[in-house]
Amino acid sequence: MDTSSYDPSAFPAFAVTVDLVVLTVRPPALEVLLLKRPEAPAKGTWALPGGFVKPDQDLVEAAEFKLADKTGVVVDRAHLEQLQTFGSPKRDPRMRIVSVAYLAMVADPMAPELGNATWTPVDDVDRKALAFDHAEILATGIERARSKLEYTTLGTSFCSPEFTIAELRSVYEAAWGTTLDAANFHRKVLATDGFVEPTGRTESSGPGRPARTYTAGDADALHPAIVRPA
Amino acid sequence: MDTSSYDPSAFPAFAVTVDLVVLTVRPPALEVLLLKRPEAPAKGTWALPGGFVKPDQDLVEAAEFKLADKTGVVVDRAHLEQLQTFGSPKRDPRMRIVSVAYLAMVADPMAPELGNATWTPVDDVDRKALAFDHAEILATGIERARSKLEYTTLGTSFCSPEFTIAELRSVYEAAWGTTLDAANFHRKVLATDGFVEPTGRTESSGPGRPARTYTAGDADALHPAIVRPA
DNA sequence: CCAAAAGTGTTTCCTGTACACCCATGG
DNA sequence: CCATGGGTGTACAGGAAACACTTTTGG
Repeated sequence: MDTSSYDPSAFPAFAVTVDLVVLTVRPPALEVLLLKRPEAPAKGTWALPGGFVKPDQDLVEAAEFKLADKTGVVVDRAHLEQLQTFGSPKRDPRMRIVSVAYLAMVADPMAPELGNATWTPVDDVDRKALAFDHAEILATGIERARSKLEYTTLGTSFCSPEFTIAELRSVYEAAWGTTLDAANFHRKVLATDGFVEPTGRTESSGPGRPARTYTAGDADALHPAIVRPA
Repeated sequence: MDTSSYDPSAFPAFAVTVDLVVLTVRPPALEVLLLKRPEAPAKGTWALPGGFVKPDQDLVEAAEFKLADKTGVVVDRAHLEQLQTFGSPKRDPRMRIVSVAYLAMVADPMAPELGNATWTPVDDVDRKALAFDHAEILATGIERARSKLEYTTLGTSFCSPEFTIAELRSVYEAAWGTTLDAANFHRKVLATDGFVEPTGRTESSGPGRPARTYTAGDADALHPAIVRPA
């Protein structure tokens, strides 16, 4: 069998979509981007951003495109990774749709509310009210994000281009709903190669000693877990 | 738009497949199940087991079916998890195919060679010779398996129903290509809740004190990393 | 009795954690 | 000069790693 003798009707046809769990941190909460669906099915209910993959489009490309489309986030300043694929036969009433979910971590975006889009603290999301199986996708995304914070240096992708250690710490505190020892956190971050790079500058907000600022390091490097109290 | 007004031709059609990275441990090697493709495309080259998903079949079901089909492994005695989805437009010459890859961990199966299937040590696989993008899928699967061994109690899924601590240790040693301190490994496993359950029986092979046997514990529980020497 | 493998004890070292303390700024 | 947050020093506790040692079998 070669290309010319291939018969497409021999194989079942699926629609393929990407859905995005776009997370950001706006202290003290971890928040997710939700869109109000403008059309059926599930018109008017909240849903994750997403859409159909084009015939010649790579999956990541499709995800990047949707991300830029909905948030205006420049892709190289965000972390984007494949999350999981959801393909239950009954997940969409229209037809058989397989959805490849992506997880995006972005720094606090300018526009809190843009039209029918909204940032919602993940603990405030009414899971019953989400369209399709998006509650499950969201839960998977949050779990992945929390666990990745523990083992990688990805916390920096939630921060502005230039940030202080305290700002980085607030990311972890928001994501986990805990408080961390500032002193130990400081040391731990600086001791981890490739986590942050010093800028040589400082930044002051209100009283107190000005904080040195940093940029994200080069590493997706694994590191011993950032202190996570029981 | 409701179901009756839906127009399938408005959305691009994809084929969806599952591909399986089926791993086992046959000391001292971590091995993968490969099949010689019986038909075009890539006829005669080695490939991962897999196939098209049926229109009303869930993705996991499809993976379970293929696993039972190719290995005869009873599914409840194996670990099966979704790995990653591969969907580059060019990955198959015939048409646009999105493949959902699964990782299976099975205990040493009876039949080493069954027809055109073979178990191959992962370090001996000729990656250039694998069909499609299966080298990439395989690499992802191996990496995932190694990392899961480190943080979970899944090592037991590579063992026979009733096993000794030494047998479990050989799993880790095979997967990582290291040797572990038997004494410390022993303590660590027993100290982790839900890792193994004692049977009360013992087992002897050759000289030396007989070893107590255990069955797999109930937990996918995370645990501090099993000792992995630098 | 000897070799071999299972399993236990013990010491050493390192790292996480808590918390006291010093530093630098705004008001 | 005082309150506030940044940053450093330090002492203690718990766990990992190395390895000596005891136990229980087959030959």
